[in-house]
Amino acid sequence: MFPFNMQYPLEEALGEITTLIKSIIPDHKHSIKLETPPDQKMGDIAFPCFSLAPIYKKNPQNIAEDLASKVPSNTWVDHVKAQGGYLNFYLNSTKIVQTTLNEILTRKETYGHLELRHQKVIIEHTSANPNGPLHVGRARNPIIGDTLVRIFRAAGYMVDAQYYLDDMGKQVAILTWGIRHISKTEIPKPQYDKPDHRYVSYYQKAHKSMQEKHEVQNAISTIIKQSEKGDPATLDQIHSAYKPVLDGMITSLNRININIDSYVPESQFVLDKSADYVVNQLKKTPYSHEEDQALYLDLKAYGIQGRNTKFFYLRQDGTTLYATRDIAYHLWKAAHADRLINILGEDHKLESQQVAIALKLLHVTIIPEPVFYSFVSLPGGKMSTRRGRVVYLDDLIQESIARAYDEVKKRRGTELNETKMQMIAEMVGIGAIRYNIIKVQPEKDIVFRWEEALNFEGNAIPFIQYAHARACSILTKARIIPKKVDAQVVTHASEILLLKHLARFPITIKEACEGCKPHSIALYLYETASLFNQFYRDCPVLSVTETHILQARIGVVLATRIVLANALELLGIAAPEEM
RNA sequence: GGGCGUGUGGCCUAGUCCGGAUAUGGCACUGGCCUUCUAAGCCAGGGGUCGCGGGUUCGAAUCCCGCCACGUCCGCCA
Repeated sequence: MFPFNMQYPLEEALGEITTLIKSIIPDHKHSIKLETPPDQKMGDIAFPCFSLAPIYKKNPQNIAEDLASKVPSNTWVDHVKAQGGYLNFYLNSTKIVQTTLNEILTRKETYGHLELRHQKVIIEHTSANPNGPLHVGRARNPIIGDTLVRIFRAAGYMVDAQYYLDDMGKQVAILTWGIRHISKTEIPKPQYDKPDHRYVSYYQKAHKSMQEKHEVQNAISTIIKQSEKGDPATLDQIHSAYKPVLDGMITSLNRININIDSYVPESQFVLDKSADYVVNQLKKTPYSHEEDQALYLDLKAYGIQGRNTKFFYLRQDGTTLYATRDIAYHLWKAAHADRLINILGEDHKLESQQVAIALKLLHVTIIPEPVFYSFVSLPGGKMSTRRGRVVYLDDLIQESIARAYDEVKKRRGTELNETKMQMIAEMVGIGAIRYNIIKVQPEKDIVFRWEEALNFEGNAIPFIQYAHARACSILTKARIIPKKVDAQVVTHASEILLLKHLARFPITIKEACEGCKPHSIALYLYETASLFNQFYRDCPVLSVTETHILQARIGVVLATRIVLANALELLGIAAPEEM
């Protein structure tokens, strides 16, 4: 699709500057580190000279001045300036504007995407127990996961989004018992007419009975034991119990534009004996020990500290544990991909570490790279499904769309018809949910507050979608879309600032992918929308009479619209043409 | 008790990996801008011991050590 040595303009410019610096300080051993100056007036790219000072026994400013006089002529740099110990490069604006506009207008929806890598990555996310509806705490997982799926695809990887389905644990066993033993008449009418909401009451009631009655507890234990032995009839019962619940959860995920490619049931690794294989292999390692016929790995040597250096992988009764099966799952994943990413709650940190060590002991080289996110709590404390202290994802979806609808009606009620207002409300409401979650880095813990989750002001999704709609409005009215744009007439400071920012999009994708930092896309989007609004204020488009300036400005608007749409796509958020 | 993570104006947040120029932006607050491409917009203003204390460095929000607060984990649970 792209030429092999494809490079975006800004990368090319950075490459040239690195070469230039190397040519004027040939004995510089370290890699050339370039920075972005804090102010546009100080140039586009900066090279700090402080580390050279002890080598040349001169002060940094003198070195910068000296280097400035030696920079040879080249294609990207307009001029250089020595300032405060930095050698600052000012790029040729026309060139960066021209090449960036050309790239965007040619590549359109693939602008920003990186070269194909022919590498497969499995991103495991969500993997929630299918025993009831998703709540907003868990919703952080699919949103981070799906955004990373989109970012990795844009970065050139082949991605398989996987959901690891726990079909043999306590939770689904309780659900299964409940559905088979509790009468429909005992179940209250659910808040939403969805199977996950309908069936969660069976789980809740069964959980209560289990705590009250020994025979219920025994019955549930039997289900667990049978499933761990791979008993087909039991697994079948469990499957028919959780399947509708899972379908309900998937409906909610689809509603917020999340799609999972494969569902991998945990039982698979018991049935195909790979969990047994894991046990047999671990048994042979020098770290394996026995305690009352149960087996564990002693992880002291691997830096695991505290009371728990024993990592049990086989029970006294010879059955495997969740973690053992998880190791088998990762063995399987490692055989099917070049890289593995796992989106996990911070409570899985220890288990993740234990699995990674076990995989190394089994000589697996493709070790999962975990992305941990912190918990979402409510102002009064933790969320708890059983105590009813939860906000469901479905609650959030409903509220968000309703609130968005009120806003559209308030602003455009007299101009737009009902269908259109509902479509816009859907796009804004869903976008708000995804944006407000993804814009903060995963490791910060979140206290859920409605006013923040439904934030529609300032750094929020309507601001960005509105910028996109504004661009669309101009483009619709302009009617003619120029094929070629003359960058010579793109001279206003706001235009140049905007274009230089659009040039950064590919680098932003690259960095977001390399660091698994989905929130940086949200930040980039906000800055793009903000710069577009400044352009909108300073540079009228449709009223321009000179044809080539008119065409150039339409080109700038179109390019911005494309980048906004592409970045929104990375976040799984709709780009409305009108709002 | 131990491990891991987080701590940035009243509230939320970027920057922390890889140390650099007056610490990013939003909410709220004060004032201004709609006969001109959608004001879900723009402009200006006030507001900061970057949790605390040491250290390394020409230079620390960023690195090192100690402490404090919050989250999370430390089951033959998942």
